[in-house]
Amino acid sequence: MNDRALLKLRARTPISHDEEAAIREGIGAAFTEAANRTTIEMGRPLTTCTLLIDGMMACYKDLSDGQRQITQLHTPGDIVDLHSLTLKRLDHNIMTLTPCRLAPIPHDGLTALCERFPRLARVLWFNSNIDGAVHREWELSLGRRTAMARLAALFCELRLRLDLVGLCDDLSYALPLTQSDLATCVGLTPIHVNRTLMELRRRQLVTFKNKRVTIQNWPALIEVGEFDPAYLYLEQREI
Amino acid sequence: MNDRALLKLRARTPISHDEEAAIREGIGAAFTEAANRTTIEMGRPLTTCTLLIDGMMACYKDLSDGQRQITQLHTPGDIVDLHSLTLKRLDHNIMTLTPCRLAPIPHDGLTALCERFPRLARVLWFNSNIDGAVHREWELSLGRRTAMARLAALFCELRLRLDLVGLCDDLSYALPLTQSDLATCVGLTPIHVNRTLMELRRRQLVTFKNKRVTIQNWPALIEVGEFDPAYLYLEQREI
DNA sequence: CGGGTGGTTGAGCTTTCTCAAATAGAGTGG
DNA sequence: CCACTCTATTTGAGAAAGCTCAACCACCCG
Repeated sequence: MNDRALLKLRARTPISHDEEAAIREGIGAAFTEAANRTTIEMGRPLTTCTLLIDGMMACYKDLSDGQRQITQLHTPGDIVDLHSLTLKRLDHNIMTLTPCRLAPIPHDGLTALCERFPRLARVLWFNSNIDGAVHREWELSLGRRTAMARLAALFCELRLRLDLVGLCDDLSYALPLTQSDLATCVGLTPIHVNRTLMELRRRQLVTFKNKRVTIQNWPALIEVGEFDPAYLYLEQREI
Repeated sequence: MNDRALLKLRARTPISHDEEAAIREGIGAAFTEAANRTTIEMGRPLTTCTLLIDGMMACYKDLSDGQRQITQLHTPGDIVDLHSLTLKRLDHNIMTLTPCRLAPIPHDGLTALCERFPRLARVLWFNSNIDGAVHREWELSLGRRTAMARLAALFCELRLRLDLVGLCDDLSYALPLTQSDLATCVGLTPIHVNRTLMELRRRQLVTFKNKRVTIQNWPALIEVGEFDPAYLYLEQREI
């Protein structure tokens, strides 16, 4: 359930049982959302955050001619709009890419939690700063990496992030997206993504087939994507 | 001095005199840094944040072939590495683009400040979330906007951000960067930036000459860049 | 006056895009 | 189990945005 959120927090920083209990208390009843639904709209005032329990979501912005850029992918255990706690309204949309299981976390409770456990406030702030780090890495991809490197780096990132919440089976993980979804992430055309995926397959680096990514040559994939996991801050730490 | 930082904070949210005094207390002695110096290196453990008092700085990441992407521009009044408070080491470098006046803000004092004034903690968190919003807008630029639109959007953003701290004279502001610096921001070649700037000039939208941006047609510039200031969260608010 | 940086120009080339269509698969109703 | 749809993937060919390389020019500053 929402255990993935705890898994994700604990991967980086210890969480006491009191803190865990307080967090759980703040989470509302889970509900289901169909795929391809924009559940959180840009600009709308928010009074709750949303925890993604299961499924995949994306933050995105559109241009007037319909072009779309996904700015961030969310995996289970993410509070997809944690920043709404301070921003109150978002500068982007958030949609489900697959059927999703979600749970609300009211702002009130979260704010109270932060005052009662200042350490948890730092943990949450830390987590939204990691989102920032991922944004920066994506800026590097979008601005400077080749199509090939963008996809390689994305597959590397997702492997580590999914592994964090127990959703990666060594070198293979479920990725329930279409090639078009990937294109929207990496700032390319679906057609070009298709050709690049074929090339990655041909070079025996990764396969993306039947909604599943299988990494065939991890060191080579890292090399092609110039992937450095430091930006994911995966190591255990005090805070 | 560091009054620009207060200006910036107060533009979005009220700050009491007690809070202001506490903030000022935490700021160390200002010092000077030459242009084009990487003052904060990726990965190095940090125990202070850095306030940019005067000048311009940039966060950037490099690829192995020397290609560079600036992920964020910093203007006076920004705490350029506020996220280091929780991250402890950064996932990117930070350099001066011009000669800069800087001041350290030790982490210890800042953490104490946040516990003493939980409201200030939220204000700071809010500000790092705005950095995230700017990252998202840049991802949209890098992923989907044309060269022309990228530059137009950047000039719009900088106008509003500089205006916030009193560094914009109506439709004109100092921007002490080279065309190459701009190229590093928008993910293009200096040569292509040069040609695009010429086109913006020809169309009488903006001029960038002698390190100064002069906007000649604000509505048209907004239109070309598809600029929507919402992501800068410029309105006054409670927090 | 000379050297250095930053801006401008030209020509040819690459990566990626566009448009159009064919193929493959998954799910549905009969 | 088959025909039918719908979506997702694959293929091809031509076009365009932006890149590379190589100069050249215009300052600015000592």
